[in-house]
Amino acid sequence: MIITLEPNSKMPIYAQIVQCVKSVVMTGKLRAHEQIPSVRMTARELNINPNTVQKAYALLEKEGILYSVAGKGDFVADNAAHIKEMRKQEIKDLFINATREARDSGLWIDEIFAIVDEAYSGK
Amino acid sequence: MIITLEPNSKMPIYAQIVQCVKSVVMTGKLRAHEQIPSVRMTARELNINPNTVQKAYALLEKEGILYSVAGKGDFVADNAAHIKEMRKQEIKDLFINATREARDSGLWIDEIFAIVDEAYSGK
DNA sequence: TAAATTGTACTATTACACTTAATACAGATT
DNA sequence: AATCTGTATTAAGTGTAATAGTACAATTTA
Repeated sequence: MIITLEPNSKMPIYAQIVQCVKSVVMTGKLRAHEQIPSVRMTARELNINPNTVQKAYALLEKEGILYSVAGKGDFVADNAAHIKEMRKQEIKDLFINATREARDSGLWIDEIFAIVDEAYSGK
Repeated sequence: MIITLEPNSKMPIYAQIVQCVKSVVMTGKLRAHEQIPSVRMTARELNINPNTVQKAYALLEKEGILYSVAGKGDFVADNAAHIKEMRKQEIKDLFINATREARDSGLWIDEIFAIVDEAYSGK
């Protein structure tokens, strides 16, 4: 099963699907022009409504990660590099936000470095 | 004005207030047993509904960061150290999560340090 | 050719979170 | 006495998430 969900997550299902597909594409589990499980197929496997999957796929297509062919299905787009850059920017925003909160809370930058260092080398 | 909001933020207003008060307490702008602006006062200054402020204050009281005295107001609790540890752990989790995603996406730790460094000194 | 599968587009409904609004009450301050 | 404080209640409006059902055109498959 390519797409998986975490029932405990507070993230909306459609957002989990979006993130999952991005990871699958980035890590090369699915390459350019390979087919991704259909809307109905995925909905059946995950026990969710097809509309929820469709929403995720529509977003992914809007971001240029998938492209759709009527009657055939959805396929991985041919711009993995672009996707990687986008993902990088998303992660950058995560750190920018976390750093701002940390600074506002009185943490020194050395404390942040220590946390990151431990998390990076750790499990 | 002790409590401020970011209109662009997607965070709920009550959550922004909670976070803001935590920062104010952690950085020592308000010390133990000092009074925090009243529910109605804050609501007036921020142009929001008193109920929204009340919700934030109730949460802060539940977490032991504030305590209320009927007819007088809300005050900073006497466990700043504990609060600081709690908030620190929250921020730590932010960085741990971000770092994990970053590493999985192929970012080097030096890149992360650069991002943090810029965000910390930058605007 | 006929059946099944594909993406896509609707509409309707349910549920929940966030926010505003308008009161009301009891305690404390001025 | 008037004004402030926190607290509680009910109601309404808004937006998002998710489910449900239906329909249509294009493609694949048997």
